[in-house]
Amino acid sequence: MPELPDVEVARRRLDHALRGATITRAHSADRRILRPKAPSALSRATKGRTVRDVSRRGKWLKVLLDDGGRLFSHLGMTGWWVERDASAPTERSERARIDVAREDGRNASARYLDSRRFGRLIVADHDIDEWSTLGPDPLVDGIDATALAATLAKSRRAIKDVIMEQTILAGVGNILATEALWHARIDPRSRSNALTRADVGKLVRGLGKAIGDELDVRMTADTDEWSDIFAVYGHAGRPCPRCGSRIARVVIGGRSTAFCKTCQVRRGTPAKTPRSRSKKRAI
DNA sequence: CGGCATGTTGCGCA
DNA sequence: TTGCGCAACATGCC
Repeated sequence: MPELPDVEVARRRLDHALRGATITRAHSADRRILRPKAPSALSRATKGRTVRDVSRRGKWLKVLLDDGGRLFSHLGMTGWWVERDASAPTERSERARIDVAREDGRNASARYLDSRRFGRLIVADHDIDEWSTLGPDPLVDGIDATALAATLAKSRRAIKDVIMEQTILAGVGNILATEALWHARIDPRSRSNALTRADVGKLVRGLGKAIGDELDVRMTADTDEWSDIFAVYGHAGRPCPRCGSRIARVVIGGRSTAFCKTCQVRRGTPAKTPRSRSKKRAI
């Protein structure tokens, strides 16, 4: 369940399980997820080490060890960390585990679950490029609206596409982008460089609202179950919660995008509409 | 059975 | 060079 708020929840959970504890055993033999692919890579780099802290930037997690070693985790599409007792059985889709001995005497175990295996677990002794090249994280760094406006002015692409670019804003995925643009009343097809300074201000507030709302729900829920609290994401064909118009669906950058044609304003020229093929009108 | 899914990368074309 | 479109990855759910 990987977008910024979900990854932040995973970070807090991993931090709770691992920080200050000594790793007694670590294992993953999944050659699709683990880097380097050698099954011994995770264990060799982490066994006997103490966890300094767990941090996050965008959708990446970083476990920092006492010897400077690091473990980076990206959840892909279906990745997730859970905390268990070290004696708990292996569970469905479990791809990795990190067992620790804690000072409180508890033997905890962090388990990485990932059915589709699009996630990554990268062992390194330095920060990897995927981490270092990330743009500002809305929670860790905050969003500087003026700086963002300057960046957005450089591209003619659809605004939704641009804010999902991890080097521009770290952690914004399809759900957050869709929801934030609805909050900001901006049509996701708008050209990035056509937004006004006021639009960017609204977008920044929209992102904050979308992230905050989602984080609140994830933190107060006593389950990892998926809950649909969205205004428009996944709601194509249903009424807009704000104005009642029917929510439309388009594809931007290959990703399904829901929005309200009535209360979300379009900026810039309709990006060239090459072919208006009479594709099936879904819904 | 077909369609779709919270992410990322890489290729080909205009 | 920029901007897209699309396939691929692998699995589950409706």
